[in-house]
Amino acid sequence: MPAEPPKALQQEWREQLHAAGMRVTSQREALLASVWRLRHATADSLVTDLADSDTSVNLSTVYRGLDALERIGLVRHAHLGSGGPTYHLAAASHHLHLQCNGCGRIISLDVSAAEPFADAVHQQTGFRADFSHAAIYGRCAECLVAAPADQHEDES
Amino acid sequence: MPAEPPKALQQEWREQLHAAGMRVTSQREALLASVWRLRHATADSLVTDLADSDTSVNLSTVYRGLDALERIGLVRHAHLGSGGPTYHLAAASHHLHLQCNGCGRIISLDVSAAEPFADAVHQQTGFRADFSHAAIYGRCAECLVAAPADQHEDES
DNA sequence: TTTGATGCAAAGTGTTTGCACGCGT
DNA sequence: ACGCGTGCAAACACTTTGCATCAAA
Repeated sequence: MPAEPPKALQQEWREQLHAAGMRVTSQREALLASVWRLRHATADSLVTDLADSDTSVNLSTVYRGLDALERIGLVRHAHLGSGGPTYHLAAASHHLHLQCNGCGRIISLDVSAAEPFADAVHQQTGFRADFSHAAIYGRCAECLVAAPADQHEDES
Repeated sequence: MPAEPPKALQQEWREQLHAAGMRVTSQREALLASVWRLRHATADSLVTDLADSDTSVNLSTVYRGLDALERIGLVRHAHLGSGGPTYHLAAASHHLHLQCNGCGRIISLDVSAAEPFADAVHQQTGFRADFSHAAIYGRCAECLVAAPADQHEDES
């Protein structure tokens, strides 16, 4: 039996949907709840999660729903690993992802850690970087110990 | 009529293939030359480029070839934008990619610019980042001027 | 000659689209 | 009642795989 998001949060979602002139459907509510539950949700993981709870939602609806929710700023996606994009609530989006090529684990880090770098890039190029959007690849501490030199065991 | 890589470089490629115990085929040579020419090559762009020159190479061969060449460290891939991965010579891989959400342009930057940040991340988390592997998203100077606030016109 | 590499076609994976129906408004 | 949102199936883009053939060693 899956956990439920706080009522206040659900209410907020409804309001934002409404404010954007979009319909509040059971599928969209379930979708948001599921994105809230799975903190890094792929389209497939959402379908599975929703099938496990009561409301099953069609895969195309998931894609269209995520697209719509992203357009109105409720969710955001990031590119982690090679599988499709992963979605999360926009409110929880201020972290960047370090993905390990060795074990695949994802380490979250507050974007503030990247601010000095972002500022340097901005000064040099005029480019304003958004680090929360894509994962940064590398090797975590453990995998560095296990295989410091080997870089060829994955398919990110 | 496409440009040709320096003979010395081609020779190096042959030697590396040989050293890795792999066969030096015309397809692999053509593939490397094409990756050299198109500096950020996708599988499709390679097939097209190769078809335009004399040697046409099958798409599956391109995939298998890139995979093999990557395994022995001659080429590397990076994830730029939403299309498939893009390949480049490993020797030319020491730059990171800033991709603009607005106009799609890719700005290259030497990885050394990210070293202070990489070191900070390493100290905080033990994670050793490889910035050349995935693009960093954001907005270039021009697009910041054109639409400073709007973040929703693309599909990265 | 031996076996890795290639071409072709078919299958796999992840995402998008056309259309008719149903439900939120 | 109107029209957006949904389910379904088919299309799509990209990548992988099985198998017979070919050519590098």
